[in-house]
Amino acid sequence: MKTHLVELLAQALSRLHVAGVLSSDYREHIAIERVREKAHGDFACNIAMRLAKEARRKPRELAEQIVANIPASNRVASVAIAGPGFINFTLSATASLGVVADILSKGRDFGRSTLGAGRRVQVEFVSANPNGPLHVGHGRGAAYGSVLASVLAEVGYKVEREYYVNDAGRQMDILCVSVWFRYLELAGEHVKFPVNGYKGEYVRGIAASLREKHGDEFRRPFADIMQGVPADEPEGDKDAHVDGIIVQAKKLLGKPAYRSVFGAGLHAMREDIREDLAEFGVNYEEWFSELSLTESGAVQRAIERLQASGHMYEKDGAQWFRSTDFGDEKDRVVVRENGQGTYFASDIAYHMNKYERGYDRVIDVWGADHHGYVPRVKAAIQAMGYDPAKLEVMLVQFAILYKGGERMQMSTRSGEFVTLRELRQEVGNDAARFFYVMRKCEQHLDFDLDLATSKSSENPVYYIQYAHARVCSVFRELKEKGMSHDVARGEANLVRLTAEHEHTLFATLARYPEVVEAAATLFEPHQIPHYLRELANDFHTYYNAHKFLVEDEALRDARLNLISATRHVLHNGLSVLGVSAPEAM
RNA sequence: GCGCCCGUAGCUCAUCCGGAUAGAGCAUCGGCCUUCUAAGCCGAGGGUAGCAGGUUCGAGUCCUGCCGGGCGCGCCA
Repeated sequence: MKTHLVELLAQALSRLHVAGVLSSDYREHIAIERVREKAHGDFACNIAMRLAKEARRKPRELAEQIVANIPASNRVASVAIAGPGFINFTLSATASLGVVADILSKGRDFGRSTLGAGRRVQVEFVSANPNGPLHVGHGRGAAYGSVLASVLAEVGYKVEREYYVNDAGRQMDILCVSVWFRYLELAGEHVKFPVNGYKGEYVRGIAASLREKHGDEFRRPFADIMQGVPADEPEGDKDAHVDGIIVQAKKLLGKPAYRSVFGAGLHAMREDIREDLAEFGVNYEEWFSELSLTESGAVQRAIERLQASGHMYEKDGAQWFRSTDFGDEKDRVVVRENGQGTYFASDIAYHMNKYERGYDRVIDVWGADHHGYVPRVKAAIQAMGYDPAKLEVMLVQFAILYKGGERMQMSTRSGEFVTLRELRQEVGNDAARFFYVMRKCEQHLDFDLDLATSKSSENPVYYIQYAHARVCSVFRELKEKGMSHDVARGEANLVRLTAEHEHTLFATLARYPEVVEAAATLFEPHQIPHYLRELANDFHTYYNAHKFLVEDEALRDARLNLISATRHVLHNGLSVLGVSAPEAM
């Protein structure tokens, strides 16, 4: 509809251009927006005010000239000039009623479009280190990323979801020795657990199954392990201490055994995360291993490409990438003094890999604490000769948990976090997803556990689900009363739906495709829940004001068409959010 | 100190890449079930959009400064 109005205005402007009133046709300046106030019609355009100065006319005067040149259309009932120079359009009955037939024939496809034109887009999200269960902070990234991916798929992109598994690096070694120490405890060793180790209960679980499977195979005397290991806090340094333990573990266990313990930790955590997310309705096409980048030589290749680009140099025995050449605030180490690649080196290789896979767009969803990382990654991409604009990094702000009015601290290390799993069990998947996605990603999210876990009716998701269930209930009642729904007769009688509530519902239904499109283009999934709330509100209001199952068959069928269309849109929207649409509540 | 994000009703948030009288939910107060599910509806109160400038026909939205909150500034990941 919007494009149709743009077309009409474009023709008017073009005529004024020919007539010499305007120096150009200004086609690309035409913006159509939905009108907030019903008295102003359905759509509005501000073009007259924007071009007033250029045309040296008063806005309203120019608006009159534009309106006089708009060609007739059977979809427009009237065009009016209002306020400082808005051009307001009111749709004809056929145009505004047409949406219902459109929805009923398209069903689940209503709201889908070909905007993305089958272009390939990758969405990488969550990608939390597999050294502990996902907590509520990760849940937000999971919900945001998966709904963003769905929304992009709705508008015709070919979407691939990916989880980057950080299965290399020091944090994983720390998980490994944490598991090992818990294992040693079970084996009867008297160990002093490192301050810097992972203290969560899940570590004990992994250790238990490790011992079940391998018996005492990995047992070593605790005194031997501590040989030459620097003291832990409070006397010593906790980082040096745990690093010392890692060295000892590799030495005393030997490479194959170390890999077994390491692998047990990694595998258990990765599968736990995969299962957790799957239960949350979040699934991936690809779980991409960081370690594989080293093993395949991709890291080496990426470094060579940077060297060939002339943006690498050596300093203090390390290899540096001159990211400042591309606007970063300081240069970054890629290869450490000890010859080991940094995390950044892997990430360069990873993004090189993404570009090599030939996506048209690449979206990274990161926690906001990684924002300082964006310039260096973009710099590396540019240095390798790729277009950095293809990569869009969405930063998701923290979710702050409140319980009893107090802020809760989250720390994987201390093991005192609230897990995503716990949250899901408390509030349910539907409410959790909905709650997370309701806020735009750059907004801090206050997650009040008391509110979310108390009376479930306080959750906005039920309001929308209830609207869906209510429509279903009406149709059950229809059957109960031995009546039937003649869709064709309903279609023929839509003109009888002249009530205020019905007009509102028609207009809101027609907006759905625009909302999906906006959510996809702006990467703002939160627009969907807000829209659905509005739609549910329009429906509930209508429900309370009018009876649907009336004696007048023609009117009844028309109303059933309208609420059936409403049900479809509620269902489509909830489906995009990954929230269920129950038929009864 | 520098950089990024945020500041809108008592609380939690919207406001469609500058538009018309800034809207919802929760909370508070008052109404509506003999009628398709009251997990609902109707109504009321509640606002200097952090503060001060600037750009514009028009600013919650864009720019500058200040104030307040969060996050970051490793040869950690």
